[in-house]
This record gives sequence, structure tokens and C-alpha cells, in this order.
Amino acid sequence: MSTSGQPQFRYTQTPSKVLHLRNLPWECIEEELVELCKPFGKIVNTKCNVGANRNQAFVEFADLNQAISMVSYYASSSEPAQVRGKTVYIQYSNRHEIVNNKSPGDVPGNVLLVTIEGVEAGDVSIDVIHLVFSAFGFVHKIATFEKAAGFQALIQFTDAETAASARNALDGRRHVGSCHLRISYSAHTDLNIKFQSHRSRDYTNPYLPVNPTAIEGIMQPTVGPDGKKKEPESNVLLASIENMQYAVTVDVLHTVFSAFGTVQKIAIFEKNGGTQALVQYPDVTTAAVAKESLEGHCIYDGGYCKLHLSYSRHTDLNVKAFSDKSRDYTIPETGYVVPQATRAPSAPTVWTNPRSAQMFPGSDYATAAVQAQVPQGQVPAWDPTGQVSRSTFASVPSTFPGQTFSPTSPAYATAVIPPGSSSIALTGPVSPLQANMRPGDASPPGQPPFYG
DNA sequence: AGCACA
Repeated sequence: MSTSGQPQFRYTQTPSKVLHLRNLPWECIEEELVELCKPFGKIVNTKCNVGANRNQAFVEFADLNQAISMVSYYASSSEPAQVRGKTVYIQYSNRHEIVNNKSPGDVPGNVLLVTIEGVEAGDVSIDVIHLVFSAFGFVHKIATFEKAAGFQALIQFTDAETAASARNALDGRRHVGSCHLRISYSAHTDLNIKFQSHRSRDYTNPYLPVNPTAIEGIMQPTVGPDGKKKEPESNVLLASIENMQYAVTVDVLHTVFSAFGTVQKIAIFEKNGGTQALVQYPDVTTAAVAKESLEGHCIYDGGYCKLHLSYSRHTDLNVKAFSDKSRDYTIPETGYVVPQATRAPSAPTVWTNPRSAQMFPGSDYATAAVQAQVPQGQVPAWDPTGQVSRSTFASVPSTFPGQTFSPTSPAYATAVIPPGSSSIALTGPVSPLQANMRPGDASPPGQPPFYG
């Protein structure tokens, strides 16, 4: 049922709510399209930067008559439609709706997400990136990171126009040096750069400290007495969860790792088809104890959810305060700063900056970073269990009839095991976790009584 | 200057 055949010409095209605009200036952004078209009706969708030259666009009106009025107007007008002084040619699109308009990277903004293909992270210095992108305007900040897609950088300009000009000039099949750049927009408006380092810069703040992360790139891997590579210690543990037959939630991890001290932040993510988590303690000592105690142990009996722990290179996670995959227990508004009684290390949490940029390896940084923009304390709409809201903790037991745990159960006491104690055998007959949680429960294992 | 995209 093909309708192929004659190419359609202007005069024979059937009207459509969707207009096709061409000969647009490269810099043309959605706002300019709207300015041009909105006198004729309500615009329900747009798509700009279309075509090989990115100089075409589509505009969809709410009503067919509005599109007709615009085409009619300019058909008889002595002044052509213009964007920034450039004549724009308008005709009915041969489609009747704009599809797939808003892929996230197409929403213009002042921050670009740049993927540099075919290079190792170490091959491109941040200074080169800065140089290249400075050609289009003042570069405020740069954050680089690695993910599966390759080496990426977030580049913050003053405004969307500047960012667009850089994108238009560099995106696509162009090569800068030998690098292949793919550029889209980030949802960020303001990157939060904590340190000047080999992977991030804030050019608006020359006094920003150069910090440990900067040293990481230089630091040689330390070698232990056995000659094996020994990872530097950290207050953040990287946990790989093996044989994950049961859901491992933030709350489950919080319960497990809180046995050794205050857990500040947790982030769960997927890597290489497996599940990993970053768990942040206030200090290295606590992390070390937790690491030694939990390494190789299983969260659930029967070899399920076996933990493998290493030190993360990170010292401060910035996680979305409250999501199904992450939690920041240091944000006061969430009511999560729970001193672990006698166990709480008193180390000052000077590095704890809830608003700092989020970076953790192996995760989808772009996604995570977007999440970081969610206002603190905001409970995401996505909350399948309804359990993670602070206000519901008190009612957790009643929410799960048939679940036998009680918030005042002494079982909690057994969850707090002296650091270094050899009795930490999660797979043992009296696994502290068994008393608290049921494998397969999507619900948190319950919170200590102080929530009630 | 002539119709997107995943």
C-alpha cells in the first residue's frame, strides 16, 4: 500500500498541523521557532536542528487551522518569515505529527554532554577539551568521566546559545585532532565541581582546592608485601553482589553495613551485568573493618547475594538523596542522620557536601547527574514500594501483615556486631539479617526502633 | 533550500 510516486510540491501538499521549516540559521533553537510561530496558534511540539545541516525544523500546532493560517499568511506576505534576519521557508510537513521529539539530549541547555569516541580516558587532557570548547565562549566548568559509552565530558557554558554554537560546530562526523565527538545536551544547568583535578575544572573559581581526586591520576598503585597490587584504602567501599537471587535494596545494604558504623551514603548501580554498590562511611577505619568483616559473606543464607568488597577511589559520593537506587543519610531533612549509639565515629565530615557533583564509576553518570538536580529531600515519584518515605517507616510493620519482625525486636541488637568480631557470619545459623529480612521482600528490612 | 528518528 505504498503511496510512492510523485514528489510532492508546495502547491499540492495536503495541509498538516506540522510545518516543515528550512533555511534556518544554525543557531536556531526551539525558543526562536516558538517566537516565529506562536502568533498563529498554540504550538504543541517542535523539533529543531533537523537534517544534515541542522538547519531545518518542524513545528506542530494544536490545530490544523493554525498551521494553515501561518502558511497562508506567509504565502501572501510581502515580508518572508525570518529567524535572525534569515528567510525561513515554510511548508506543510508530509507527516501529521512530530514523533520522538524530545530525546533527552535534544533539549537545549547551557551544558553539553560530549562523548569522545575512540580514546582512552587518559588520552585527552581536560586542557585540550577546554581549549577546543573555549573557541565558542567562556567555558565555566568541565567534568569528565568514563562510562560504557566511552570517555565523556560535561561542558558548561554561560547560556544555551553558546552551547548550541559549540555543538553545531563540533558535533557529528567532525574530527578534532583524531577524536570523534558526539555532542548532546545535558540536563544540567550548573555543574558542581568540588575540586580542580585531572578530571574536573571550575574556571569560575580559581580558589577551588586541588584535592585528593587530583592525586589519584598520578598515584601509583601501592604494592603490598606480597607483591600484589594493593588498592589504596578509602572510606568508600565498592561492593559487588554476586549470585543476586534476591533483591538487594538500599535499605538492605544500609542494615548490613550499619553494623560497623554510620553509613553516610549508598548508591546501587549496574555494571557489566552485575550489581554493585558504593557504601560510604565517615572514615577509612570504619570502612576497613566493614570490608574485612563482610568480604565473601552473603547477605542471605544459601550463598545468595555474596559480597565482594574493595575500596573505591572515591571519598565522597553525591547521590540522589532519596531514590530506589541511592540514599544520602547525611541530609538532615530526610531524618536519616542516625548516630549509631556508641559506634558512631566522631570524625568530622568535612568532605560531606550533599550538593557536590555526583561521580561514581560504572554508573550512568549522565543519568545520575541529572538525578542530582532533584531538589534535596524530594521523594521521587517512582516509589514502587512506598516504603522509603520517612513517614512510612513507623508503619512498616503493619504494612506487611504476616511479617514477623517487630520494630522493637531484639533482633536488631544482633545486627550490631562489634567491629572485627569473628561472629559476623551472615551465612551462619544466626545470621543477623535473617532475623530482620526475608529474601525476596522488596520491602526494606525494617528500620531500627529509633525511627518509630 | 525540499521532511526527522530510533
